Amino acid sequence: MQKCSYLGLVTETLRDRKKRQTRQALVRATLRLAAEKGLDHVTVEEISTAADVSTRTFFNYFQGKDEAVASSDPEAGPRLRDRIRNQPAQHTPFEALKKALLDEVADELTEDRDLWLLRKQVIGQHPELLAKVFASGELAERHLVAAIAERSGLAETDTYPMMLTAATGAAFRVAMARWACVERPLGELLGEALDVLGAGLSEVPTQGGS
Amino acid sequence: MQKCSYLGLVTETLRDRKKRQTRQALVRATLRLAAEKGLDHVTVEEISTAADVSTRTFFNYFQGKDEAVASSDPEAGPRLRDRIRNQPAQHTPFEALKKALLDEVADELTEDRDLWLLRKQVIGQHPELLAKVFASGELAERHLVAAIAERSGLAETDTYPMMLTAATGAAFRVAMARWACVERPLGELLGEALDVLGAGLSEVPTQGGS
DNA sequence: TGCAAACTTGCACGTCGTGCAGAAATGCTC
DNA sequence: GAGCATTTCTGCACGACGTGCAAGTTTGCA
Repeated sequence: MQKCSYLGLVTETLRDRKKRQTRQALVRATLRLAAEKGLDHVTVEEISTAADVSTRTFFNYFQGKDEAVASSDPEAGPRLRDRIRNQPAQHTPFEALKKALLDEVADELTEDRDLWLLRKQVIGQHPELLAKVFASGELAERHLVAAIAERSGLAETDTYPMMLTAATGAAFRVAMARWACVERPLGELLGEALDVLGAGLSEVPTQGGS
Repeated sequence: MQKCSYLGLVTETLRDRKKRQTRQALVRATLRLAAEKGLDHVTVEEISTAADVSTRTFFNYFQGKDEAVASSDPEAGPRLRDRIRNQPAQHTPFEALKKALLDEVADELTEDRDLWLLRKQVIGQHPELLAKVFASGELAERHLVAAIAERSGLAETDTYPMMLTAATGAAFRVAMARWACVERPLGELLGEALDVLGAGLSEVPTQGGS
């Protein structure tokens, strides 16, 4: 797909840029309309009109409304994988994943703050979507499993890499669920959830975790 | 809904029994046909015909085919909650949850072995369904969160109960994903996943977890 | 400039999922 | 067991969903 590259720096063609723009326009339109009227009362036709493309094109990008709300970025998986690889070698897989995820969230939040705020609003209205988000594999679990397996010297089919990845996804879900209700920054909530996880769940945390 | 009961032992009325039968017939038909032809190539009409009810009735029980595959038992949530409550008081919340879940799975497997085998087959063909299973909240997370909160003396909105529940759901998902591929009993895989979780994910398990 | 590849669009078609209202089955009381 | 309230089933209608297909348009590249 990418033909032009130089030292890992990929030049984005006009076509690629337009695709990203269309995708983002669709996501934005979906979130805006859903936040306004509730996702169920928005038709794909409305969304497409708002984004200035045909209905058919919407379905070229997403399988349905749900997916437009959830999967904002198809490159998140590979990017996260690279973030993990770039963590210092002395970090345990868990530390590396935690750091990578927090960095990713921080960057993402400063980059597309408006989108995330809309998302927060929509999720507040439709908690069941949260689960679907991860259902469609937003975290691109395979990339993560691969990166963790690599770093831990285990196979991708071993329990540990899969479990760490899945549990991290769970932490993310918990963080977002709380984020939609509480007035606290997402990064903080995510860090807290991951800490509870890393402490092992065997013992009840004595201190807060409120 | 239940009018007749005696000392907590609920007498099931004819109506209730028929509902359960219809529900089970629909689930069974869905799984059988899906295992045979692939879920996408089965229509609700086929399923309904196979289960000997009208199409409309199918939608009285489930929102769609996915749900019929996933949510086998609406009472699993409360039942699991009670199992947790019945665990010895000296158990930590994690231990209690683990024991309760393993018991539940064991009972469920001996009870409806054929259904689970079909499920295994269908999930093997449609891994994306696995995530949707938990998306629709099969584990009835709220009941679990409540039970854990109760046992740990924390609020339902605290991080720990939510995180423990979500992580357990993740463990279950991992176990099922592996179960669909590997030739090992589900209970064993689930126990393994939970152990990895309970050990804390900070350290890579030295031994197996293969 | 011109060709190939990728993207968009409209159309058709079958399926999905729900509201509604009447028919049928069940529970309960007398 | 007769009668009434409640619950469940069913058929119908209707709008929305999601995809295959073929033609039109845009972009990449030589």
